[in-house]
Amino acid sequence: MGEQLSKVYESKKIERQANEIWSSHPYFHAEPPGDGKDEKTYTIVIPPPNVTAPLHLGHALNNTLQDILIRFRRMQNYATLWMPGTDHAGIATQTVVEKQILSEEGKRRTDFERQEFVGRVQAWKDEYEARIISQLKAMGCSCDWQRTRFTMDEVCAKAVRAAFFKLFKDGLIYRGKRLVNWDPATQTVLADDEVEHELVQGHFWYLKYPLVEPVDAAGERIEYVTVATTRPETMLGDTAVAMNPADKRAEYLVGKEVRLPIVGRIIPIIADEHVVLPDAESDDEKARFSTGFLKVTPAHDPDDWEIGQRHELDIINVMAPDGSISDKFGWEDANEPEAQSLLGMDRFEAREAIVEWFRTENLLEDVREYAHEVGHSYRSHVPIEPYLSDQWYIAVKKPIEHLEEKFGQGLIEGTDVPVNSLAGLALKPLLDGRLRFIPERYAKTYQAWLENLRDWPISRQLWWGHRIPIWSKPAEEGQLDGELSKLSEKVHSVTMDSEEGAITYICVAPGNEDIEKQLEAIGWTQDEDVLDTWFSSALWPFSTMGWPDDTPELKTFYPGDVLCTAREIITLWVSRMLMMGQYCVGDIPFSDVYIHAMIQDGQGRKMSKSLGNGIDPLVAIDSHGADAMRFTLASMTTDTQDIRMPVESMTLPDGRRVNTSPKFDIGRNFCNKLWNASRFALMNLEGLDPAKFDPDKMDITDRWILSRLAKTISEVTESLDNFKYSEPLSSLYRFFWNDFCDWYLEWVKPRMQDEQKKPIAQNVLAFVLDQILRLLHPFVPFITEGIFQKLNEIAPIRRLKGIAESKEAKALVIAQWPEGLDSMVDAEAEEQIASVQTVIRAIRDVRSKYSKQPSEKLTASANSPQEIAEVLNANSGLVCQLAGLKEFSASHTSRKPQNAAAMIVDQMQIYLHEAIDIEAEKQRLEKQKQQLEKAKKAVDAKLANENFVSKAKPQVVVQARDRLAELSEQLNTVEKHLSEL
RNA sequence: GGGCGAUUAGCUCAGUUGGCUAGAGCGCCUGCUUUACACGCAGGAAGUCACAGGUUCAAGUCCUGUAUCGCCCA
Repeated sequence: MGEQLSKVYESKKIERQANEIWSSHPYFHAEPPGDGKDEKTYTIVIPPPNVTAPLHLGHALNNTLQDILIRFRRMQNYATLWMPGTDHAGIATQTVVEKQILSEEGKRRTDFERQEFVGRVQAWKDEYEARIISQLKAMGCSCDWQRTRFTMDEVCAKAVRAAFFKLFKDGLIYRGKRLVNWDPATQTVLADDEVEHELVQGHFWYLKYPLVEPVDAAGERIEYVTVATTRPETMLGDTAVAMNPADKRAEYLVGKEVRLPIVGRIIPIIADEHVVLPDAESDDEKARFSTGFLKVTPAHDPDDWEIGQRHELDIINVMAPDGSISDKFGWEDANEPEAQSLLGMDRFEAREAIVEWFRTENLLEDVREYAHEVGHSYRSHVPIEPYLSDQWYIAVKKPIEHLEEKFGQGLIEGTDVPVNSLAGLALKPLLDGRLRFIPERYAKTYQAWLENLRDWPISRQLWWGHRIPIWSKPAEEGQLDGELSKLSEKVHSVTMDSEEGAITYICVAPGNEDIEKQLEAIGWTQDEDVLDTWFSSALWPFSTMGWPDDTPELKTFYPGDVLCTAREIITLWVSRMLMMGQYCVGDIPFSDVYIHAMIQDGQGRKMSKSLGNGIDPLVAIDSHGADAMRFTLASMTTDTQDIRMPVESMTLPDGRRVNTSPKFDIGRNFCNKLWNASRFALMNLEGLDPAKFDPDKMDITDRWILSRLAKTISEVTESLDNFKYSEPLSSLYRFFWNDFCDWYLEWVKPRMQDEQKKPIAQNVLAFVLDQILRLLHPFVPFITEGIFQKLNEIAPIRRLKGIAESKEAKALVIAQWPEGLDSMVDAEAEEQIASVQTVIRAIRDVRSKYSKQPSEKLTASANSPQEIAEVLNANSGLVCQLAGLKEFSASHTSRKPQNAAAMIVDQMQIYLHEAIDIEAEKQRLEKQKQQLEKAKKAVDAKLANENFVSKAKPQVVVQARDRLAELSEQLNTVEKHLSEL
């Protein structure tokens, strides 16, 4: 016989004990079946957290939800794999390490050799990877830890090299000079989705550009045109002024030239429909601010770039990569002293200087306030500079010939996306219904993104990441010698034109270090840049399983089932996993994408370091327990896109002042209740004998709780099947707290004192507790595992002979999920107990209103239809016990005794004897009378409406009539009692 | 500018295909050392379902518009 549960629930202790059990057995490990038999599998790959920083509450939510699914499916006997790992997060991690080194040692990245610096980032990664894994374990995540991967480890690196080689060979990777989103602070290119748009209070400056030759038109002499710009510093790179051909002035101005101030460059006035016509009255803000003349700077603005392409304009880049004005990167006519004086200035300094110059020269016509969105780097937070630069791209809309057979060809209807292009590979499964978003609305985000996708720039000017596996040499000397050119399986080369002449690029397949060395020995140099982090993340669902090798893991667990992430990741990551999964492995990596809410603070603001309103999951675990945190997070997870989590500062027992949330009380209170109810149950389970169970001897409360249990099982299972989290928890909360604790446990108490009844009650109690623990386990794994272990000691066999059996298990984590108890649903028992509860509640209400001491045993009776009266009489013991009565009886002929308080509920009148307080009674009945009158009036009106009676569903009309009858009856009774007072 | 969402009790949120007498937890009020639990028990008060129209016998639920807030994309 085991020891009982300790008197107090200590989350720390329970968590430690459960972790010991789980870590000393291979419960979380998924092994592909060796004998090739077809097992049902369930796979989730973790969205690998960045090694930049420890996990925050958003991660806690993300991983709690995944763990709930994983534990649920594991208990349903799926071969369940939850693949864990972390992401190197190129730019983010490099940036934090750079900052740290700068603040602690005053050194910059460039003060180090590349290898040395990468070593420093590696050390950071090692530390944070370990912290992250231990955080996940502290939260109870049941990942297959021995498979833990990192996006830059050997296995993942091989996949990156293999995928890159394949793409390169298929001609999907190319080098291009384009305007990119340039971050001058970190000096790297960013993808479109790494740019954050922020509303900035700025200005429109109106600059006058003098015409080379003044124009006479409509009796007016025009000496200059005025352009409006928010970025005056880019004027140094202007190569045209554009106007809309529909502009009246176009006919005499297009074809003329202006002399660009400061620079002295002569540039043409051209016509382009892109230019917005000025209209002071327009709803379009751009039209209100427009002068009709647009300065065109192809090297510094994406729209201008397009115009430049259309009109074959010169492209003059006037900035250095750090955002300062420079004549070293394409600007050749910076001859004037004014222009010379600007060189070396930062872009914002230059802006001021240029505006000031125009002002001094009387060429500044106006300055107007203008609020507009400006792209900022999501890492350094400085404004993005559109910048001309050579980068590697992946062609996302290029048809891939050899995939025609598998995926078809031609455009996807209504789009310009070829079905056998990368974008098409990702889009088609959604349109075919093979890929599903939950909630559904997020499918739109995904679809719109793919339909409008531009080629993906994949090179990053960083040191931390997967180095681009391309070696190059000028073409004339870059002919591959005979030996290398024969290795078409291992190398692929392409020659491309560039400003510096044709260059040959050669990509080497993974595992050929000897070839790489050979190449370098004869003068080939490897690209300095690294790949966008998302390139390796895109491969995560299969790189972690050993692709490109045809591993048993890949065969068994790919494709996976669900990806669980936040909405900001849909474009960045989900779309790319789909592309690469289809392209590399030939199938989508998962069929369901579950998008969960973002956690905000109590005021609806994002949690952030700078606001100091974040909550560390480990702190929440310290303050409330891991189960409590999980319970609260899951219970707040509905289909909404945000979760508000009020943040409060508190002092922990160890003296730390930390942020946590009173919301976690919900979970903690629940765990405490679960602990105590279980403790009470276990105290009563000593000596349990399954052989003494006889289904015919169960009483109505047994049948009732089993019926409620059966319903709860199907509700919870169905909810989890549909990615609901709050819903199953409220079912469980209601069942466990309101049915099991408030009623069943109370009613079971006296039976435990009765040697005849005890064995039956014990068996039912043990069984129900067992099932509750199983159902709750995915949500609150630690406490349920702890209690389950005790239950195994004290009541090792939970079996209701002839009805149900709970299959034994050494640990709850691998116990079987409850199912197949539908036969225990008992509508009659539920209805009868509902009547009993109604009577008890009514009596308690009046007792409370009339301030009857709980200890005072009273007498009560009831008048009701005979069939209800019989039920009440049969269960008068239950009524007496919980309503504090010494005697209770019911009949359809009962009358109200003298000095009794009367309650009218449903079809019953309940009389509490010797409890009258005339004044209070009057007040109470008057109030009920008013309520009844109001309700009756509403139903009367409804039934008086012919349209209602003729058009509403018959069943609804019947309902209304029944309701009216009941209300009339109740009203009569109330009036009768009132008149008797 | 385009798209998505939110607005229900003091707070945080449920509310499936219209049938509602609108629910829960927290908070609030009253009472309770009822030997599992005060992180508890029993009872109670509290809502013009953002606003304005419309569809319908019937609208928190469907449609249109407005306002406020939030997010994503350009």
